[in-house]
Amino acid sequence: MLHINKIRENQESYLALLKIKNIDAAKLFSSVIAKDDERKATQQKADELLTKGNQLAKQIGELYKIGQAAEANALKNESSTIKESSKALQAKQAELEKEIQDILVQIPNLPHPSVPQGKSDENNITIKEVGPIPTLMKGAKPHWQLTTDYSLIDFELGNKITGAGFPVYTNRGATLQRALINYFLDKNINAGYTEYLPPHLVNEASMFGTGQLPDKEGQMYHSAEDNLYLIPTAEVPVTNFFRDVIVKEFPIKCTAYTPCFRREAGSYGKEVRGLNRLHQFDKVEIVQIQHPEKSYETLDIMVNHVASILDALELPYKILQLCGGDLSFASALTFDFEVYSAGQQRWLEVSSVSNFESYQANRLKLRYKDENGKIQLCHTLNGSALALPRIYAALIENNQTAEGIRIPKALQSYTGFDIIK
RNA sequence: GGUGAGGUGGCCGAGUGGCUUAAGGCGCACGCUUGGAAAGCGUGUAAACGGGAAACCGUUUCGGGGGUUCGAAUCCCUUCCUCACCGCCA
Repeated sequence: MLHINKIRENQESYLALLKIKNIDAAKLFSSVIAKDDERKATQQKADELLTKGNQLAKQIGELYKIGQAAEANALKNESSTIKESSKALQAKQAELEKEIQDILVQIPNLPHPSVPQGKSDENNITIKEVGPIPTLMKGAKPHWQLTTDYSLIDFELGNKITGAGFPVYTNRGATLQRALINYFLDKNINAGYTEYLPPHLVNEASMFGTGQLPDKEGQMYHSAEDNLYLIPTAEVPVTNFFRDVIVKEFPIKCTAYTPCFRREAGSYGKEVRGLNRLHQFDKVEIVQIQHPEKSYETLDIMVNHVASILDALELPYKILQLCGGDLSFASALTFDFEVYSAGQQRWLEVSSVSNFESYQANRLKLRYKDENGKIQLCHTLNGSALALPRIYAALIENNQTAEGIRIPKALQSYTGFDIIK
């Protein structure tokens, strides 16, 4: 959420930046500022009345104390009238605040000035490409075939007990999954992140804090009876640890493995085949809370960290800078990672590393005290390091040989085997 | 699920309608003291919004919401959460 006062001060430049995201916010800005003007005027009137009311109450108390009940009673009427009108004003103020809030949550974060204009993912810019693209043997298969042939994943069994998009990992397939989770966590811990294992259900306030509510209501699984939501990413519980917190030291670095639950309403076709898109999947997330002056430096460090994991796994990948049109609502700058999955000859998104600047922090009330003792908003960043299913798909597709599926060196101590036959 | 006790500034904790502008303690910061430190003494120590160049002032906030009252941390209703014991259970 953008801050209303910042919008006031920087209207023109903000409008120009939002154009990069293909958003024309001129009307929203003018209406939100008008409402805010009204809010201020209302508050001033209400405050005046309340001051008077407080003074009267005090006077009445003092009159009673010295036994002048008649004089005290005479003041009660006035006090009651003031009470009524101040209540009305406070109600109006609350209503205006809600209206302002409702507008502000509709305005996306400003993109970083370096973000290229663009309509869709076709306009993203490839920053780096790391090869080589593997040449597979004749008759190479996509992962959904391999997982069946080698008994790694039972999609049918998942269909039976839950439904499509809920695979059951079996035997060495399950071991490989577990190995990847541990490998990613260890990599992150070695890079200075603190590991957390958070709850997988969160309350409504947390979903508001990171912005899943109100706009993505339909994308999440919801337990109505307890009003709890299944998390779509570890970002939600972990970032919300710091809701309403005034942090003392930077940076804060967290990593967490969680399953992620997404309804993915409206997805279909080859996009969802096999492991490409699931309703439940595993992911290891990294989150940082940083001082505003250091957040872009940190973003680079996080991008390099994710790249180093892919290097170690010997996967071909490319790093993309998202254009305005593809940038998420809350993000100012995002780098996506895609790995090449040779069996289906496709690039698959496996990580998205973003700087949200103060956008989430404003919602979360996540702040620090600057050198002058003034309260300021922190910057938040997060990224996947990494999302499992597509890494899994690329790993087994790219490493398939006539003898079996080879496990990259870095993972062997985690799996306990170097080939799946 | 049942019964009971609670939720008060960063923390502990007092507070049964006006003397609370939330006591007292701990912690933290600054100062005095000291060769230096500790102790001691003193001062200060929340956030949001509004007004103001600033100093500062006003309003709101004692889990959340609503009510009674001229006046609520305190009384009433409601809701959430925590703890203890019991029941069930990995």
